[in-house]
Formats: sequence, structure tokens, C-alpha cells
Amino acid sequence: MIEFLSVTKALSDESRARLLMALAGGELCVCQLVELVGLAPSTVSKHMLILKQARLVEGRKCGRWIFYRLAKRNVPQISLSAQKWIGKSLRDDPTILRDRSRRAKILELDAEELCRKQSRRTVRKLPSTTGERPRQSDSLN
Amino acid sequence: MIEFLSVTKALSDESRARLLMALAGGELCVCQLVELVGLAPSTVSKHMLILKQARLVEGRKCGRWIFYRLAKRNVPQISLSAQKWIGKSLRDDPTILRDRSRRAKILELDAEELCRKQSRRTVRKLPSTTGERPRQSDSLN
DNA sequence: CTATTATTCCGTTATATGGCGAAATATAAA
DNA sequence: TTTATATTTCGCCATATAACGGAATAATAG
Repeated sequence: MIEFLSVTKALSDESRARLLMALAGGELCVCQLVELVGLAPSTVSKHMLILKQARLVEGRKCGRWIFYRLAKRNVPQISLSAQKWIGKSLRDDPTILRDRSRRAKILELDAEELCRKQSRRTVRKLPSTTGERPRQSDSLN
Repeated sequence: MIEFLSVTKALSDESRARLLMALAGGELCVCQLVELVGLAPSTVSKHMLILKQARLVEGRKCGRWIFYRLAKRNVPQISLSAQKWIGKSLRDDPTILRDRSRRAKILELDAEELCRKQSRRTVRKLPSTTGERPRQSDSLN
């Protein structure tokens, strides 16, 4: 019951639903999520903690960045089924569709920024673009 | 999105989850639900309104009683899938299992005794168990 | 080392929510 | 009619929550 309520409470906020759906397209770092929903970083951070505690997302630390993505490993059944349910329920939601195109634009902006920084060399500086670029499209539907 | 949040908010409270799961076994009137969760009638009534607005349950008026049951007709897809999801998720939950046996005992009780227990006032006769007795077992799994 | 940057943690504030009891409503019985 | 009663609505209170700004933390840059 506690797990169930943790999940439903996590899902019962519009910002968190949008954040979760954004990750369905692939992992994003906090600053990208902040850009997407237009809330203060501290607010987004707290939302991500709630989603993480519900085992709906997981974080991957990479240098100064933390990339969040849909939880995949060692995930309780209830969180998995919740991921599927919200994915199916909000797939065609207007707000989510709008976020999806905003998300694409954010990724473009970030790509330019990352490339500019990368011209200064060093692999460590750019964790995501060098080596493995964060996978997109994580499925949630 | 509004519908989605209406449903998830409705599901994100333990009392409401218990009330909804209780109806999976068949319709119940408010006084029976009050007995089950041990909250004030006004509180249960408010919970049922929230569940009704989420289109998860529907009410059937029968004399002075109102029987609630899982919503079945003209129900939005999201509410239907939510019914299935919560049913699957909480089917074996300890609290829900305990409620299930409590529910059975409540059904055994005479309606007269049950209502007297709640009103705590004068002993009274009861408006008959005449007519139709509510159907049991509504499925939610 | 210090400075900068991304994120999280802390404290505060405004609003939302869950709970109750009393009053209102609607229906059945006397 | 009047009385009884099952349920809802209203008013209130205590707690929970979402939002922010700023301090603290962690990692890189100079």
C-alpha cells in the first residue's frame, strides 16, 4: 500500500507527470528539465526526488550533471505498470505533445552548447556527448 | 491532463484506495463504507464525491440509501484503465485483504444494527431490506 | 588554491487536503 | 402533517504540499 501511494502521489501532480513523460523520450539532465517545465531548479529537484522515491525514475551521475531516465532495473512491479499506464494515458495529451516539441528544441540548443564547449578539448568536460550520448526514446508506451 | 490528474489524485489517498477496492466486491451503501474505513460519514461522503468526479465509481439511489459501485457505463478510457491498474496493484495488499474479510462481516450484519451503531441515538426500526438486494462481486481485476 | 557551475538541501510562504461536527437535504415512516 | 434517518454540504482546523530564494554540496576550470 505504501508503494502504491508513493506512486500515485508522485503521479498526481501535473509538473511531475510532464517530467516523467519527457523522460519517455530519453534521459535528460536537471537543467534541461528546468528549461522544459519553467520551474525553479530547486523545485524540479524536489519533484525528481519524489519520482525517484516512487521508483519511477533513476539518476545517472556524470560529472557535474545528473541525468534522469525512466527506472529500468530493480524496479518494483507497481512502478513498472505505472510507467506503462501513464505512458498510455498521456501519450496524446495536448500538454504532453507540446512538451515533446519543446523537448526537441531544448536538445538542439543543448547540442550547440555542448559542441561549443567541446571545441576546448578534453573528454571529461563533456560527459554525455563524448563517448556515449544519452540514448533517446526510452519507451513509455 | 485534467482527467488524468483527477484520477491520480483520487487514487493517491489510502482511504479512497480502500473504498474503491471494497467496491470491487460489489456495491455498498455509505453506511457500510463508513463502517469499513471507520471515518465520519461526512468524510466518506467527500471521498466518494472525489471518486465519482474521477469517474471511478457511480452512485445508485435506493430510497434513503445510496449504493456506490465501480463505474461501468459511459466511463472514460482513463478511468477504466485506472480501475484495472489499481485492481491489479492492490489485489494482494495486506490492508486490502483485511478489508475484504471485514467487508464480508459487514455484509452479514443486519442493516438495522449497522445504522444504529453509527447514529448512536435512539434504537429504531429499519426501512426494510425489501426489494432488491445489491449484487456482489463487480470485478476489478 | 579559488572560482564557477549543476544540483540538492534548508527555511519560508501560500494553498490544498483530510478530518470532524453541525446544519441542510431528501426520503421513508408514523 | 410530523418524525426519523441516510446522506450531503458547510464551516472550521490541522497538516501536507508545491513553490520560491538562498545556502550548502560536489565537481570542473583556471
